[in-house]
Amino acid sequence: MLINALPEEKLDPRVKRTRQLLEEAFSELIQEKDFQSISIQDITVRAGINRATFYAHFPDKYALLDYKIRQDFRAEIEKRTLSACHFSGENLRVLIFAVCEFVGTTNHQCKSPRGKFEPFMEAQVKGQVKDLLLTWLGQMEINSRVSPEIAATAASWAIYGLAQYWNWEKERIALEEFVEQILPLVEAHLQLSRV
Amino acid sequence: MLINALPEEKLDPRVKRTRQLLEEAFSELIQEKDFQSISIQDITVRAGINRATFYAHFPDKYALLDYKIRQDFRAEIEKRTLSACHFSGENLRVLIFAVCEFVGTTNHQCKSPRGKFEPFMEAQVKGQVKDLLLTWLGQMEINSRVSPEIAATAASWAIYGLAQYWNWEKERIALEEFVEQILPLVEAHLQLSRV
DNA sequence: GCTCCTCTGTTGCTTATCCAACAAAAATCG
DNA sequence: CGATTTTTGTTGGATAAGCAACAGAGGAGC
Repeated sequence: MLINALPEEKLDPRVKRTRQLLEEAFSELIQEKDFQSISIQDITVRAGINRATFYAHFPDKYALLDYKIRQDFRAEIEKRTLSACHFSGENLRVLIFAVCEFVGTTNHQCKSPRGKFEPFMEAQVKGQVKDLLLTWLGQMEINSRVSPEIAATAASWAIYGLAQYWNWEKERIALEEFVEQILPLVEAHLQLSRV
Repeated sequence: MLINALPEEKLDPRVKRTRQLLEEAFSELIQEKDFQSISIQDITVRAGINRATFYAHFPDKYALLDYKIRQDFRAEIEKRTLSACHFSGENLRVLIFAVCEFVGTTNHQCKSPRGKFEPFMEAQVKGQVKDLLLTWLGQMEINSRVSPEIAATAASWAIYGLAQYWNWEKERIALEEFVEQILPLVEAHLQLSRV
């Protein structure tokens, strides 16, 4: 049994079930106590899954955290139907909005100190944002001095960084306003790789 | 893999999971459509369980219906902490109350015509009521002309019959009042087997 | 009557999960 | 610090669940 990350579709029903149960149990626990103090036993007992089975899916609890964040962010993207979209200023705005809110709520509903799992969130979110942007750019005529890779990388880092910045602020301006401000900035990254 | 009915406790987690999923799926379906028109495929697809696995647990959908009713009525008894009780007028009243309500709500939340699965409910409920009464009687000093078996049988039939009668009435009196009326009747059955 | 289709049980084989046991790492306590 | 307990990964063998295929029963429509 492998941990094949991306194609979550045609999967053995047992595998789907097991992962979902583990994820749900983990979700509950992460809201109750600090991430560090959650043992693998805690998770498997609550999920009703054998401990050995856990290791058949994830090497450790960090991998499960990673998996969960990926799933959550994916769901967020799906919910806003961004994955099936094309590039546009409006869609970009929605994307930035989604990232800001995701970082905020995820940070908020976890009992752990921020520094402990923000790195995981950062990696996942940046990665997926970059992939999404690449898809968008790939659908367009490209003729530029900057490769899509470079542009998407820069934009994804910028978006995440700004989302984190906004969420850390003590006195935050309205999210709508904030996004309005940074939208042209991010757009510039991408425009450079367009015709 | 066997269908060992009674000891639901120390059971393979996989078995517990599978049965619960089947039961949940069946619960949903029974509220949506007629029992006859529910196929085993419907159930297994909704539950995310392989069809062959169904047959490893139940010979047919009637057995699942039976199982579900048993589980539900058990839960009802547990909820009212009757299973851990002794015989008393008050507990008997609660038991009759429970049967009346159970018959009513179960009949109500199923789309099927009454005649189709009431026999199943009847068998299950009467059986469990009888078992419970036997337990109660067994805890007491017995010295009578009537064996506990006979007394419990009579009482369980009477209770179920009256519960059904009450639920079929067009103009029903308050359940409390009804139970009050029949309590002495049922009690008489049981008293005959006591000291 | 006939065909077409769905549902039903059942089968052999594959795969995922369970379980008990283990040694080693890590945490806890005095 | 050492001693005890918990947690961690890992293993081999047992068992449940998945899957594809099958023949047969029943229904719908022609």
